[in-house]
Amino acid sequence: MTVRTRVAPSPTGDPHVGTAYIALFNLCFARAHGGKFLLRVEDTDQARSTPESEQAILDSLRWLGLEWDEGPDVGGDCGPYRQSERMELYGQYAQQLVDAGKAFVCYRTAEELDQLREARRAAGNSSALKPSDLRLPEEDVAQRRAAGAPYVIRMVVPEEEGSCAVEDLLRGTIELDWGMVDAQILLKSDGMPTYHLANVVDDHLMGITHVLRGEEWINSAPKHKLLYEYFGWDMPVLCHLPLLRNPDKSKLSKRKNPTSILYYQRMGYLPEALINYLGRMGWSMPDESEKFSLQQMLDNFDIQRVSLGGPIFDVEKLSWLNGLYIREDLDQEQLAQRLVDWAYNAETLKAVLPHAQQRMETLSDFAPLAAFLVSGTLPITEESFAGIRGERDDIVKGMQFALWRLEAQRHWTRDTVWNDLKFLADAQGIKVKDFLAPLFIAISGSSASFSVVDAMELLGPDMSRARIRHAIEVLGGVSKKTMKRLEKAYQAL
RNA sequence: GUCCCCUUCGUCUAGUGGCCUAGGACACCGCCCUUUCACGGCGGUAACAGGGGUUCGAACCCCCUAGGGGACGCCA
Repeated sequence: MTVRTRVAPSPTGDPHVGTAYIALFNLCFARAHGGKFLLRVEDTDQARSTPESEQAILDSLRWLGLEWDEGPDVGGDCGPYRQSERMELYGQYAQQLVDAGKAFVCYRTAEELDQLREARRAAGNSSALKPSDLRLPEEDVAQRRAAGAPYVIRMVVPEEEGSCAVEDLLRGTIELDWGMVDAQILLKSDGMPTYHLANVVDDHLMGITHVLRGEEWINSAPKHKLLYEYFGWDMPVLCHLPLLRNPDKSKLSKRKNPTSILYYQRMGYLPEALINYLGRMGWSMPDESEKFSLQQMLDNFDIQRVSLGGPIFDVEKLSWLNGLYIREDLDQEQLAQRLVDWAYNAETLKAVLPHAQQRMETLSDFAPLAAFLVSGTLPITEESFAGIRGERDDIVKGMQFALWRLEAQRHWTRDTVWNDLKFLADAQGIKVKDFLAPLFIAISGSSASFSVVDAMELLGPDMSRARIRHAIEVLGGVSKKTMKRLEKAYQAL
């Protein structure tokens, strides 16, 4: 048996805890059956993935102690990009389907697609576009081809009534209406495959027998089943795991929760505690123990013990578990080493010193000055913002804008952060100094500290964003209604 | 809107027809330990979404309703 986790680096390059969650269950499942666990890192969206973001996720998984067996090298897994090779590989498979009449070339433009979907929706149908909806008159096709218009390759899908039965290891048979299945694009106009094609082709070439993935993929299972049929390949066994949730029960997302493994690392959580906690999400040991190592989980794993309700990723229990590991599993020697590895080392010190030195009169001035850099969530209250000019609502608004802007920031450096914040201040006609004042409090906990952008660079994106989010909470948060208004105003900037 | 998935304390869960007056853990509250705060120990509050079946018997099986979530992209 062979299983794999497919990893798509997030746009910001943050290794997502959800990825680790899925990887953990794949690993456990493979080991429980004496099989292989492969990792495939790939994003077929050229705008998203970079060698750095791929490396970041691999490092994070290793940090958590998740080990994978190297897979066959299919088009560039676990390594640097070899884009042209991959385009050739998937292009061939797409062409094979076109030749067999199972896929077709489509010259429809984005505007036309919008119109078609709208028309279907207006008629009360699902918005799934079928091959017949997309068909163009011969002469139009010829004309567009002659003009060198961009085209995609789409898969042929059934158009008659009926449903597709998909087997799921945990859920049994799931019946999905063919009506919901559209003529999925397999090869994009840039020549890259979509997830659906790449996924099926890769899994086949890698000899994957079982696929454990997130619940969000259930609806596209019929497309995958169809592709396996078209190619004449054996379909792997599917198993859809529940989705990790935010406290408001929506799918775990960065906007509502810190989701980056780097954040938890930076907060001072131990990898063994985090992986243990992830193992408790939707799963339990046969004896119901709360604290267990990855090895113990591996030894006792049974996929049937997965419970299907989407668990809420709630840090309180994680913190308790982490404390358990610190108190029970580490002697003082080991704890000292962990602290050094984490932040108490010369390297961190040297990074802070350029900012601290000018502000020091005695050596003892250092600790208070730098404390916020090795802290987690700052103990700030509404009073912390008392000295700040402006109305509470405006302060919150400014920080919310900053948060949004910084959430989109993919290159986290002093300068990019400063540019983001300067842009926001200028766009609102506020003095940079005034705009930064509340962020000072949010990031460092006091107004007497060194430059907030320097602090944010040292803190990194995850911790910085989490602190701003926390500050907004402390000030009473933003109501749903206000949020909508702010979003509009933000967009207008 | 359409389709799919899900539903046990606030949260993570045990439970696969009788062992359930529903067990454990986090959080919360109380007591004990303690020069403080933690830790630790003991105890407490708190849940089978609702309604119908099936059955001698239902948290567990079936149906309906409700609620939550997901999917409906040249994102994965």
